[in-house]
Amino acid sequence: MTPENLDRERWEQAALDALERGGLAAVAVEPLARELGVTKGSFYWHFGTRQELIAATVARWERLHVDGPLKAVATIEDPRERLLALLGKASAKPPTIFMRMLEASADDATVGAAVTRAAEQRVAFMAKAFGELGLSRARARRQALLAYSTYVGRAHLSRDAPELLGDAEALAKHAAEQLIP
Amino acid sequence: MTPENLDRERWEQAALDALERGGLAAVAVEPLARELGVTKGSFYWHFGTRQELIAATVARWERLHVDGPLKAVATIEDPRERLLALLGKASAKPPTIFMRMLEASADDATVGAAVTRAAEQRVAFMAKAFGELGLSRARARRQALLAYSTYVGRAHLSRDAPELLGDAEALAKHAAEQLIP
DNA sequence: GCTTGTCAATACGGTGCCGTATGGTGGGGA
DNA sequence: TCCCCACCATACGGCACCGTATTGACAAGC
Repeated sequence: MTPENLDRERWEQAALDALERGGLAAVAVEPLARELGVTKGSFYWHFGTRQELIAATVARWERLHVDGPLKAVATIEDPRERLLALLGKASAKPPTIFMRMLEASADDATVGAAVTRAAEQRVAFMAKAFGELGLSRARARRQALLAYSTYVGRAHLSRDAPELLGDAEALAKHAAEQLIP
Repeated sequence: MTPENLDRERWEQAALDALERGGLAAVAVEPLARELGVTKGSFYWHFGTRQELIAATVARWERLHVDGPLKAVATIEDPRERLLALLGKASAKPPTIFMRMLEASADDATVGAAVTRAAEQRVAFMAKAFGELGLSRARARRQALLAYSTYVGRAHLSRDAPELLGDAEALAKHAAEQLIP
């Protein structure tokens, strides 16, 4: 079980880093090859095409940045604390990779599907918590959609207008007070 | 004063349409030339470089989609109605061009500056309205940031997860109830 | 020691875009 | 009438990327 394909792993991790730095356009074969100190010959052995690398990168993002965090906070039993923990992650470290995913969402079907899934999972997660707090099914869903909207908006502001945003944590607290019953 | 440069105008409008359809990458000289039924020879007579077209497109967007709407609703004296009118625009017609601007914000300085200005103007506009509703200066600012965040988030959802969003207007109403005192 | 399989380098053709250089054309003023 | 100039076409070189084809290095196992 030693990493039989550790080099493929290197490509995938480099691709995820490139995505964060330069967007999906930076997930390109030749630039990554230069960065890794190899040539395309390596790439096209491990992968069939660039789209395959993109798919792997997207899957990696979903594992590390969607499923992971959700699973992590799921252990908190108190729904209020659970929501606070989740919303707090947004202000702690601005989700730059997520912004990159949003950027590519409309132009790449693989990315688009992943972004949609992420939204569904996160909203469902929060809706469940709001339900545990006593809200009706429909109201919990709306509240979750609203909370998720603030998450996305805050991610945008922290990247494109940080001085305007000011203290992200303070705003997150302010938002939580208004959104969590 | 007849449009001495009506053809340049055509280029700019085509560029804005292309931005909406395909993002900033679609604001490209040769594709637009094909679409307009001319050649690059035309373009490089009216413009010096592609960046110049991008700058013109961004300026056009700011006029038509930022300053315009703000100026339009500014005539409403009741601050509550003013806020409702502004937030309502988001759900009526999902702001697809704005999403395209967000996409390019991190990679193009011109777009980035415009997006930042748009955020500042809109937040300032709403903060003023919240102030008129009796909120303190700091609280009004936070509330405006929160409201703008929901705007951005809803724009994202309406594009990337419309079925999840459901009725955008209903959510906008729900949001307004919670955010407007 | 020779084959076989894994991995990567080299070299090539193809595509789509930017920007330049230069040549045409048609209509309005002298 | 002729010329000029705004306006556009043609044609070119350059760049950055994708994907393929071919060859090479190196280790394991028989």
